[in-house]
Amino acid sequence: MTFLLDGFDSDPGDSGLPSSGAPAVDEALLAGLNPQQREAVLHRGKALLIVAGAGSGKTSVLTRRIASLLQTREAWPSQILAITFTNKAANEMRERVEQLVGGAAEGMWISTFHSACVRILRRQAEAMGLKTAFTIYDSADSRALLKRIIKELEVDTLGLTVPSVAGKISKLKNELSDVDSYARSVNADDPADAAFLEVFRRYTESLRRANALDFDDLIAETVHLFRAFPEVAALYQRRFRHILVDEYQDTNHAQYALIRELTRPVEPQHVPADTRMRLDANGGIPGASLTVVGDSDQSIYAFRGADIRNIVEFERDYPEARVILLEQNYRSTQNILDAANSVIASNFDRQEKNLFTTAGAGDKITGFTGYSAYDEAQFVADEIQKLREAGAAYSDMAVFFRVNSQTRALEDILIRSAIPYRIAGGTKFYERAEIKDAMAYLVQVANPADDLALRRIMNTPKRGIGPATEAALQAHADRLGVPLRETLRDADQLGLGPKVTKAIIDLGTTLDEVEAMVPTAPPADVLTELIVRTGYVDALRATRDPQDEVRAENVEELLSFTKEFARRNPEGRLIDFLTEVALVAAADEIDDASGSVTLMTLHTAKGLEYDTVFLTGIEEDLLPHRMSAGEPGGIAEERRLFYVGITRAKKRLFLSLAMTRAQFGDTAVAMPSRFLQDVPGHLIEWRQSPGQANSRGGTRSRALNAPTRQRFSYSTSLPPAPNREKREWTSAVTGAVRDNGDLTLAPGDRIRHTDFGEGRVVDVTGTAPKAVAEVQFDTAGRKRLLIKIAPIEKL
DNA sequence: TAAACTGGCCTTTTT
DNA sequence: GGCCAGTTTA
Repeated sequence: MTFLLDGFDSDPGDSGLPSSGAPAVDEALLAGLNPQQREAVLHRGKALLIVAGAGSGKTSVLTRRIASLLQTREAWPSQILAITFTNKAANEMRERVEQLVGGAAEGMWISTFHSACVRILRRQAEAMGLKTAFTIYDSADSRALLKRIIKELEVDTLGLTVPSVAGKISKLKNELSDVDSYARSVNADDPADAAFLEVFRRYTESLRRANALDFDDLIAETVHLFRAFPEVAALYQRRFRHILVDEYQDTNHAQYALIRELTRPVEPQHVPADTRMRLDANGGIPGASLTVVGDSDQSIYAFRGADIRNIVEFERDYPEARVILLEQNYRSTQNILDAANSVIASNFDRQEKNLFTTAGAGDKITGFTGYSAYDEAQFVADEIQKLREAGAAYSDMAVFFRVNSQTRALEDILIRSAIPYRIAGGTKFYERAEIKDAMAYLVQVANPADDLALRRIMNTPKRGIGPATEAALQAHADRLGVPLRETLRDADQLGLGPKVTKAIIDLGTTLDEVEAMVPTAPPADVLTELIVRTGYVDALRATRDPQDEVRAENVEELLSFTKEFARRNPEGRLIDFLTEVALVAAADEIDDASGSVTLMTLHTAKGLEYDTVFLTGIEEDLLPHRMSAGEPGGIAEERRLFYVGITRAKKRLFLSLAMTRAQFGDTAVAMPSRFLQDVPGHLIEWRQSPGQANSRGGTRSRALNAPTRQRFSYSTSLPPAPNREKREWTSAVTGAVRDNGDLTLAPGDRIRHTDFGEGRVVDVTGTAPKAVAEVQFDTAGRKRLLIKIAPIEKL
């Protein structure tokens, strides 16, 4: 095992690791820091916990801390491991450190938990009985495999559904359980438990045979690797002398254990004789220094195993830990912070913390209640447009929501209003069927053992290899105990029809020949070869379905991604491309220079900031979400989610809700979120409060924050039939669109709009089909409309 | 074997 | 209201 490291197994400078006193750090690195931040940069010792409130400059502190270690030569770059929550955050941190120290940061590991573990596992794959080109299964892949297994075992009758089993397996792996340890704890008499155990066992075996790991395995298997092979662990323990973990409140048990393993002292028997590193009294190497940054008020991932105790109990785990609290906020106005403080204060059992700023009160928070989700979306669109006209950039605005399904109404209205937007995550590019198909081809040639990938592409494009044929091949594979892929060559021995046999042999030959390219060819060439030889894109183009043309273009876009990957990564091989794709997160896709408004879930918003934030759907059953109500701590976590959303805003915050919301096709009455009561009334200016929305501009204005719990009782007076209400609400926006063909408008034209009534065109910009009309409506105000699809007619 | 059709079920959040 | 799975029909 060789590492390309500078100074591996040596201390770079004279200053020993756990030193006391402040290091001689260049003052320029500390410029502009407050005393707490300064201490967080300068403290030296075994363990440091930085409790960083939202917007308290923790990224700045982390980057300067790393820079200071490098600058004083306390550490080589290669001795630093920094863990961030997203790849995007990792890249930004790397850039900022390089700026601070002047480009000498080569060899630093700054990455997510998952990326770091993949790196380790690919190097150490053999020890784990894996091949280095193992496939990483995303959640959809895991679910597809589980579905197959559950069907095979016919255990769906026992209440084992794919999502429930997937969730349970994920939870077990995050607790570092495996099949054997779970088998010991399970009640074998319970048929459902026994069935689950069998599914878990088969799932694990299938992954192993396919030379594949799922997301949770990436962490858990690395921990198992370190525990099973202390000499391997020692390699990394010796290497990483400074470990920094961001968003520590969202680490789960497996991630906690990983950090625990990495910071253990190196046992004397694993210390090389010729080491130049400082040894402890026993002849071992002391454990690495650990810095964690977190804020328990921003813990929002309990559902995926994040354990808030990891941060609460940090001081117990690391008794000599120093704790530094960062409370000064450099992001938001005081009004926004007051709202945030007040919201989070309703969570009991938390460490008291109060954000403050010197930035001044700023604007009040704006509240709005729409009659429907479309109405709410129209409010958002109108405000975005107003801000835009006042000089704000679209890219400085973001719209948050609790669940992805909320995007529908928002998108409809934003499109109709000609406002450019992007959705972070959403229906992800890589989740599209055609992209998964193309990726499955790549995966298959990188990792021929991956049966799941092969099954996906076996009959895509259509080659006449149906389920019966697949079953015959599978049976043959099972008899021989080989991957499905190896049976393709034997197709002529299986007594299948001549046409099918030829199709199978051809596919096998293509895959074999392209596989031979993989070690030397860049990923773009591999993909091109596969597309051309299998005729996948041609087949898409040949169908009558107009959607397929878009799909063909998507595959071509994937091809251009592989080319772009090659530019960034001249030496990158197929497996590196596949790894990168497998580990992209929603937040990684956000392009700050896109000139668009960004739409995302509250979860994706963590760690980001925008001048203007729209928090939509602040309703009961949505925030807090209905599903969270039954879970212990569920409401508290939802409140933290609200808190995270509020604290993303720098200058302007909008809180909006709707009185009715569509679900499963019909409309249900929505009630204002209980969390709105936590926002002091004087901080919000309601453009239309829930009470006003009910009385349709009447005199009865119910202050939302009146000091009674009955304040939302208006909703009980709503008639049960939503359709009738809708007609009464004359100003309710429907979100309707229509195709106006090549309708042209000119200033001065009068039009009628389905939602806004009559108005006069004051301006037209752009050219068809993207022409936009600026319309002054008689009663609904001024709006921008995308002429081609707006529900309008010329009068 | 593939396309067309029908009925059931859903919706948390994500690396 | 839309997606998916299973069934029917060519």
